[in-house]
Amino acid sequence: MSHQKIRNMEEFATLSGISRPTVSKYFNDPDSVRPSTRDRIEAALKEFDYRPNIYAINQNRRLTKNIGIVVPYLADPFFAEIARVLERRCIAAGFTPSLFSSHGEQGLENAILDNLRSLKPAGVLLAPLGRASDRKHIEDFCRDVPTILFDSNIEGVGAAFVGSDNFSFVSQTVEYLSRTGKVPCFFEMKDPANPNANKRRHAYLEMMRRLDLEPHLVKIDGTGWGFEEIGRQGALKILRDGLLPTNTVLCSNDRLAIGFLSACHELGISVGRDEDCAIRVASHDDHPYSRFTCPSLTTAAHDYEAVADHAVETLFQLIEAGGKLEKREETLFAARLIMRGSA
Amino acid sequence: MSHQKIRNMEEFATLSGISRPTVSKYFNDPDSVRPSTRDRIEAALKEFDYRPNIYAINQNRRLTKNIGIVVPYLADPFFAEIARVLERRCIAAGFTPSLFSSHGEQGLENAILDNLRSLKPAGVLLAPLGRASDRKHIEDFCRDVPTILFDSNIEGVGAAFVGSDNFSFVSQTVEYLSRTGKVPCFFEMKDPANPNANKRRHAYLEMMRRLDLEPHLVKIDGTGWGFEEIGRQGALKILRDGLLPTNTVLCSNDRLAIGFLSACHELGISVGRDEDCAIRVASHDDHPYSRFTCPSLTTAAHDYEAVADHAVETLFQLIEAGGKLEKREETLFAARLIMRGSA
DNA sequence: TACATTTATTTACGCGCGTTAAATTTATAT
DNA sequence: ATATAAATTTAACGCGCGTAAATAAATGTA
Repeated sequence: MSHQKIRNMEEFATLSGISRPTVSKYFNDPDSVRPSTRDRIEAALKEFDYRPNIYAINQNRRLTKNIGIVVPYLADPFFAEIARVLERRCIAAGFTPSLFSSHGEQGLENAILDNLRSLKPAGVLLAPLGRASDRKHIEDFCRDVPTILFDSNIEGVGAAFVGSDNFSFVSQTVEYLSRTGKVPCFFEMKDPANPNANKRRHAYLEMMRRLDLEPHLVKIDGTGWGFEEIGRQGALKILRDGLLPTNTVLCSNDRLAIGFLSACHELGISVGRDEDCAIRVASHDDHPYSRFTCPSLTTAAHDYEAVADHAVETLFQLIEAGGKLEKREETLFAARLIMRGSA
Repeated sequence: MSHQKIRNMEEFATLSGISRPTVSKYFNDPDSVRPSTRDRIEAALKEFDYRPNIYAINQNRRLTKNIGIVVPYLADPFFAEIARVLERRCIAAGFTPSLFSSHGEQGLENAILDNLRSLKPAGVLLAPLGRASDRKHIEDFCRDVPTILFDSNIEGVGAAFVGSDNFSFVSQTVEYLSRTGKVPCFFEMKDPANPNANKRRHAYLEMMRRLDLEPHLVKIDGTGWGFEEIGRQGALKILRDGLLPTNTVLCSNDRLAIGFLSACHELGISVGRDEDCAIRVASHDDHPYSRFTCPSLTTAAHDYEAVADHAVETLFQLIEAGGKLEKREETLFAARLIMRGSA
């Protein structure tokens, strides 16, 4: 490879013996030029190592090939995992994804959306903070930029929503727990940031009603995104004070459950489905670490792939449709019960 | 706020009553214009909601205000956390960070660096895959783009390296373990991807030599970045076959330890520092989840903040120096021993 | 061979902003 | 009030590429 530095497309075009507009056309879509010219360009590409200036491209294109991906908290492996899958899909479709984390802060979420505006993305996949979100700010953003919401819904905002069916999660765990042992109580934060938490509580109450069982909500204090610590502190308090209404605990999500298990161990309380265990603990999400807790966590798993696939597919439709869909659809995917040692 | 759409800086300049070059100067550095004009611009800014086109800016600036941050595996909360801190520092300094994860794949790492090139970043903070990295590719990249390596070193590559002092980690854990109980064996992957793993093994051997104790290396199979599962499988095998040379296990890193603890629980082996426990387990990194394992994990903690601060500081120096530093310095930060329940 | 069709070239303009040099205005000091 | 320094304005060019229109060349078809 000749290590001659090439300044611009003009120069590269000259060196490859093709006119600049044709070269430009090639970079837009290699299949739009005749195979013989394509070969000549690609031969030159091998020799001279030139890449078009991405800023000049995006300045002139009315629509960029950028896609923004925003998650509320990237340090949570759940979001890291789903972001990973989303990135892959976008790249495979010829887009350039940019990943952002709101780190649980409304100010940052707003700032990210502001920045995203100037990136002129073809579309955005947004998992909002939820209750902590600045609804108006997000609405404004969605008006200007084609956006699909995922994971956590904000009614009426964005062109579509793709997420998990919280009722499916809770109905399976409740059904399983009440069939195989004592009635489950529902362990959750008093003031959950994520709207899914509310849906799960309602689902729990509804399921208990259907099964004609008495519901017990165990609400703990805490704010922010340090769910494990919140769960641990809450569990310590509840367990020490003997306030647990039954011996079966259904946590709103796995991160709380991880904290709960930690508290149980600290207090010497045995957890598991065996006869000699004091408590059963189950949960929802199938967090990447839930198989490594002690005991491993019985939980209801998201269909990561399905959610990611459908979110990306919907975004592509939205982009092709020019930024508007006929109807705002909400697509929910069912959970899969995963039985492990904890319940 | 008037919702008049503004096309470009020319238009905004007219509306604010200031000339375009002065407005341009303002956006480059608000302090470079007289306070009175600054006020007028900011007043107009409030009224008209204009933001300069980021692509046009970056096309014309010889150097952008972008900073690339690349980590090997974002689904690992350790990297998610350090990336978060790095992002913050960059934003505070007026830069625009872009975060990328190599997802443990050489191909992706190379592709990210290629893309980063066209982003024309002022600088890059790169935590390479390590042994899985394409050394030549990274060398080429570092020749063209001011780059600081962190977390895992590649000798001679990049303008500087900032990381943790592996000897400090291991010396503290080995000293503590051997002082308070039986001799520790060293539990690690046979073929570790991360060069820190090798440094830790050497540190273990050296420490054992100094203390005049017999070293025991326990090497397990496995490849990739699913360390918890690798640790679990390895531990199951070792424990079932009774191949553990002592009752004290020092894991190379926390993720392996999480797997080890999971295996112990599965086999009904009690872990902890108490007399009646069968095994003690300690480790290195202070992974965000290590306080929630059962029992909580005794470990040596990174000084996240110090590493992040120094990496960013060094990068800024590098950028100001025009991309070259006099000497390639390697800065290592000491660990802090955190005693918890497991050892 | 003649014609129609597809593809490439030439020429030229525009995108939004950085930047510079000279002219002009404004602020500060004497 | 005057000299000097500092900031702003005016005018103009360039960055690297998208894109459009007119023209030329290559390819396909009968």
